[in-house]
Amino acid sequence: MNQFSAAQRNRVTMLDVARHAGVSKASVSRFIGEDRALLSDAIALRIEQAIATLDYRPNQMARGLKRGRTRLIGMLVADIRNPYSIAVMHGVETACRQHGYSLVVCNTDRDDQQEARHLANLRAYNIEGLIVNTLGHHLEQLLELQQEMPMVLVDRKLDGLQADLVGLDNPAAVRSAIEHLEQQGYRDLLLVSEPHDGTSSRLERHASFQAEIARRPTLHGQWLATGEALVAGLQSFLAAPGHGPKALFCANGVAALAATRALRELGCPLFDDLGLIALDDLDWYPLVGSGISALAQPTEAIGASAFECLLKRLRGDTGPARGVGFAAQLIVRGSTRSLSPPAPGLQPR
Amino acid sequence: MNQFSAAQRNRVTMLDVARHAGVSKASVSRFIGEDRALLSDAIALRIEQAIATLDYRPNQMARGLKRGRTRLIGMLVADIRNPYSIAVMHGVETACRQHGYSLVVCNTDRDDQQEARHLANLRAYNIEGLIVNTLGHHLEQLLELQQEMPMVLVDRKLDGLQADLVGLDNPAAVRSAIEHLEQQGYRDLLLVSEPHDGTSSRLERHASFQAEIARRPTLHGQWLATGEALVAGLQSFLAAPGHGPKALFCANGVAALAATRALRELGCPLFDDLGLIALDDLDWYPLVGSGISALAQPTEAIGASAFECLLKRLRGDTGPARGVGFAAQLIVRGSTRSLSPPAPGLQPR
DNA sequence: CTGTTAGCGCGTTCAT
DNA sequence: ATGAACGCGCTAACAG
Repeated sequence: MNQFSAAQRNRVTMLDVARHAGVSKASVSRFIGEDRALLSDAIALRIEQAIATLDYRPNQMARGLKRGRTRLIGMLVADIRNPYSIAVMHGVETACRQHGYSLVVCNTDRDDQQEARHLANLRAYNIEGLIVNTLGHHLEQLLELQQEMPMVLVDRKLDGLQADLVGLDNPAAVRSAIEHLEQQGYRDLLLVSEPHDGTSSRLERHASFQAEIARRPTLHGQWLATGEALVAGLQSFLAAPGHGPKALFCANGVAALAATRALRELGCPLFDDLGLIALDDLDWYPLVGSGISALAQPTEAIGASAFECLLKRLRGDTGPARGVGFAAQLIVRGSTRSLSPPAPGLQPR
Repeated sequence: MNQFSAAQRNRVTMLDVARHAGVSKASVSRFIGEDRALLSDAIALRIEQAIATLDYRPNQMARGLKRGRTRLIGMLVADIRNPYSIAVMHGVETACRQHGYSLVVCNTDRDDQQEARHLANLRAYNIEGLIVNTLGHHLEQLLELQQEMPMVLVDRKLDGLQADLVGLDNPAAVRSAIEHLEQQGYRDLLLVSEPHDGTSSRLERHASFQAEIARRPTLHGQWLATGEALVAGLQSFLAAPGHGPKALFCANGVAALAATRALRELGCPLFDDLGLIALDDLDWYPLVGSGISALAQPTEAIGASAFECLLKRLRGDTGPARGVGFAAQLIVRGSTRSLSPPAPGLQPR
């Protein structure tokens, strides 16, 4: 082998500490664990010193093996390059750390095979709970896993899987977007989103969009998916006579990127008379054209909430599956002020 | 406890498989491991079937405990919300998976305390190797860890830590940026970067910038850090008489974001006569003004290369520390074409 | 309060 | 080619 396998074996173990302190392994174990109260001060002190001088670190693998508790949480992410996923993951990780858990993140790259392999792996590592933010094909595997550990879904619910769900309150978010567009004077709206692919949040946003349009007689609405046909679709939307001032509603950050790209390709000025509002607030929104208005998701809170759901379940809560829907925050920039004359002396940011 | 602790104990174990197949645990172990060749076909088949019908999954914790090999790689990341880190991490993860390893990512949020806690944790989980992309305070901890496992640095080297380094060839990248700016007719350059904070890559880029300027009599160069003074600094740079056409060189994506923001605040048109080129290529660069020219880093390759370095060491390579420097790819957009008249019929993208 | 004992699930000598 | 027995590092019974 190499120089490291030796080092691996030379690591200081509980027995070393016990011998150094002149006590039994059990006492050291009690000191490490929750039972520290059951130790005499004298022994506790000796153990503490032994640990310090030897720089002892309990082996989590061994602890996990014995107790069935690994202090490991798994997270399945569909696309780690999506800023939303990153932000949520950051929230989860922070919460994990605060409660002594570590997070193992598995990126599936939207690939079903990788999802399967990751699920198998996570099980092999005895994680205690799972946070899922994927399309969740492989339902059987997920259901099996759910027998063994609590599970919470983020952003997207999965058919046939009854579990806690944490995400945005999509109907409310869409309503405030439409409301804002209507107030700003836009009448002809186009929803741009990624192909639904059975993603519940995308479907919900689409349905809510249609419902809001139906409820408001002054508004008209259409739908367009990102992909090959996006540029052409946008072009015909822009060219059509229409029912009044036009605006896009991008259902998430990826759609916003694609739509803005397409608008530039078409030579459409950003945003002189076309309005645009996007779900998710990315750091570059202020920089494009006169700035892109956004509905920001409280991603940090969503992540933290997902972990807390898990923690409750780990602590024994067996109540029915819950759902947590967070509110989005409206951030107005230039892209939805094209119809109102700019306030004097104020630069759009 | 709850409903899950029972499930935890009911998981099918190697003994279950052995009994079901009518063989000993040892044979099952051989089947699982590399020694499958030493088994008779008959027994191998029975074991295979038993594993399939029972849906047996070896417990990685126990394997790790016994063999000292956990198949776990750790990665320490300074800021998980930095797109560069994400991209590299994605490359690392892909490479890990291809070789049967799993990746545990630890985000330090640029916080030294968190770095320390993460390092302790990673050790406790018996990871086999570590990829480091932080400022690496806590040098002693890192040095100790290096006794136990191989380590490879990404993007930034650490004083006093001798380890493989994978990253960009900074001098070459800076040279091609300066060269490009010079060719396009810019003469008065401003380097914008985050405060150095001892980050080797930032220092290298700064030094290379100064060297390139010194080497070219037609060029003049200054330096500005992001932060409070950025807007004011930019303003005076723009207002000064100068030595010819002006351009910014942003040393990474974060600096590009900050600089562009500041330019907007100053009401500077993007990019009518001011040039700009940025290291890192972010997906929104094409959308800002006439598009931001970039030097793209091969992040996927950097990540993969980092893992492969680790793997070599794990396989026993004890050669001296190596360094791998990748080349950046120049991507020209509108922000460095402000001085050349646009080709007729071509839209800047 | 403390030490002894017996496993957790697995890999690895030894025998055979 | 296969099985029995031991131990990885630790926790949880049980004694005392």
